[in-house]
Amino acid sequence: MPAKLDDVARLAGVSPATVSRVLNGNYPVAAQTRVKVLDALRELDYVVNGPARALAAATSDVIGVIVNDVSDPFFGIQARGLQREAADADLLAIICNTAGSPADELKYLGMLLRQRVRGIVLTGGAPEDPRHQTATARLLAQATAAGTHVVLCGRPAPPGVDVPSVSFDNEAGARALARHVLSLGHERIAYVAGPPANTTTTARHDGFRAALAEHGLDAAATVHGDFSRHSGFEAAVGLLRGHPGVTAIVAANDLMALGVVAALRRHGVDVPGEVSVAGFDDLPACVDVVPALTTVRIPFERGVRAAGRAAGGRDRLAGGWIEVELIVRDSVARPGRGLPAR
Amino acid sequence: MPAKLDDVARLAGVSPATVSRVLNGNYPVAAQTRVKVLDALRELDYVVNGPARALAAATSDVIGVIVNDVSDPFFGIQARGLQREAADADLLAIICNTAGSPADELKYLGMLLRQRVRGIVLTGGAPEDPRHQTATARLLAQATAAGTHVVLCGRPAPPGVDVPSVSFDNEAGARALARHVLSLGHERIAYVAGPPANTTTTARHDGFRAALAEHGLDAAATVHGDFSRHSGFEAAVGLLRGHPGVTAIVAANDLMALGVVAALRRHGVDVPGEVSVAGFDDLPACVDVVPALTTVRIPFERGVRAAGRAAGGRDRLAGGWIEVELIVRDSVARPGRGLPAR
DNA sequence: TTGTAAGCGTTATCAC
DNA sequence: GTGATAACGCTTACAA
Repeated sequence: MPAKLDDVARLAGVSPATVSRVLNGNYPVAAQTRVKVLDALRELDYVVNGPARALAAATSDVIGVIVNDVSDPFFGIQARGLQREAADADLLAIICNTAGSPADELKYLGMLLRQRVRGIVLTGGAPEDPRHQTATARLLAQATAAGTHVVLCGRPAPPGVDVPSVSFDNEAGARALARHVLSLGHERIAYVAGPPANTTTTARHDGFRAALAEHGLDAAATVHGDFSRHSGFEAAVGLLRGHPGVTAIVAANDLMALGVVAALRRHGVDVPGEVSVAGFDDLPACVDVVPALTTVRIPFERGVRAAGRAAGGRDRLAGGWIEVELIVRDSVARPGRGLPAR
Repeated sequence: MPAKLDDVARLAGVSPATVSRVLNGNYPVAAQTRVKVLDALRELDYVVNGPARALAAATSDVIGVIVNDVSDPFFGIQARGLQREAADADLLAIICNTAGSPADELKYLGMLLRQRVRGIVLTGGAPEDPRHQTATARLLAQATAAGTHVVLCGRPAPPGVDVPSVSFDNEAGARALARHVLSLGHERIAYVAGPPANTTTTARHDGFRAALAEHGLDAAATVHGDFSRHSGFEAAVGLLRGHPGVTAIVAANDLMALGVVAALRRHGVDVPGEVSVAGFDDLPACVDVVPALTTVRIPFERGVRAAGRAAGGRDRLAGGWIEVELIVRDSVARPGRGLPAR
């Protein structure tokens, strides 16, 4: 239905090739023919057919971004940065939400492959299941073999695949955070971990445990959530009815920490007077809570932009580490009376 | 580089047409040839070439979503719902952030048009500039003429274009909220509006003013933000140095309300003891703030899903209104001492 | 500087 | 059931 190159060519009295050339500006065109063509283009409201161009030129104007959940600010912010960087290169960004499902991750990788996207940014912690890893590795290898620029953001490359990765130092961050909590004198500390078998979960958990081990301590309790606010709430409810005396709860991310704070408040436990709470990520919401959340910031602005450029094929990306930063606010204080006996 | 239909056909000893048929399952194929083909497909790690298919079949596997900012939970949640609905139909979702810029909106519409996406969901308030409206109208008309399913979400259709629209009753919500504030006895109420010349801004502002008018009142002050937290903060700072005695601040959305609360807290003004604050949208963060934010909820779950299905071409959407709901929490109380004289 | 024509990898219409 | 063979709308040598 819409006008095509031939229509424009006919109206302008030139060949389709010429129209293509003024469109792409990659070949010299006489000034006067150019204006004729331009007029015809406008006259017909011509819009390039992307798929046709992609097929002929073997290159697409789209990059793919895979995240856990765009509505989680942690990923939403990354998605926005990636999309913006894509737009700067006149590319569009397909965004996929896996909701943490390894199967969805593979499914979306496949869908992006068949769109022949120019690049793929895979964000968030990776499932640790070896079968999933090899499956991912295969797809990523296939992608790079096809000339797709693959970039990892916040996860290590699966063994055997050589793709650049922007990594966050989760372990160091968790260690710094735990040390901060310990330095205030806490000894009975509970940990709300992320979903099992996930690289981010493991890195943060390891850092936490390492810090405790330095003091000859172990977690007073460990419970797994799924990084959602709701799961943090549930986790805290669980701790409330089984772990009296816990004076601090460290969550693997801010969303869960927010859930913890809400649960404690609901049960009349004062934060940080009775129990201290800490998170990870430094979401914008951290400063709006009372008490403001002590957490770890991942300044990924620059890294995300570099990832976006690399996915668009504008830069080679060597990959690298993003150092994280302990953010001390008000939700962690000296040990209080701890979780009440129920 | 990747295997194509011909390669598979050759390996399976059949014609490309047959391979295409087993791939699409839209024509009968003998059981045994089917398995030969399936084997060959697997053997070669075949992946359909999306652009080629889109060109030949004149239909794409992608929908486009235009939002203000995915990292704003209000849009992030909508984006997630739309993407999810797309995925259910085996479609991918391109997500575009306009950051409220009308020019970007047009730019992205154009880019989506040339991708020949199957559908487009345009979310958020629309710029009221007539020139922009006619420009939008043209593009939307072009899209529907090309068979693209256009759906509006949270904005009215520009004059002259007949596309379904899922609308939120912003005006009624704002009126209900303002009435609630008034009912507690407030008389000096400031309003933090959204960006000028935007349909959402206008609808909410109108509702607010209508309620005040019912009491023969007018806003004690009106200042415009851009729906961001930061702009809310700035707005409150402005009010603090020029409008003593204001006992309530109503913001056009939650993000700005959060900024207002933060600014008041920073200046030692107690909420709601001295000044009441209200928002709009009912973001998840509303319950984490202290005091929990009184606001208006837009239960758009269902509407967003319907919009997603319509964009994917699975349903015709008649369009309709989503009723909003006043959510009374703790940030609005009886009038206190008001903003201090500086 | 411009035109001709051969692809690009599918789908779809015919025949067989 | 299956195989040729045109499209689909564009890019890009290759000629002119």
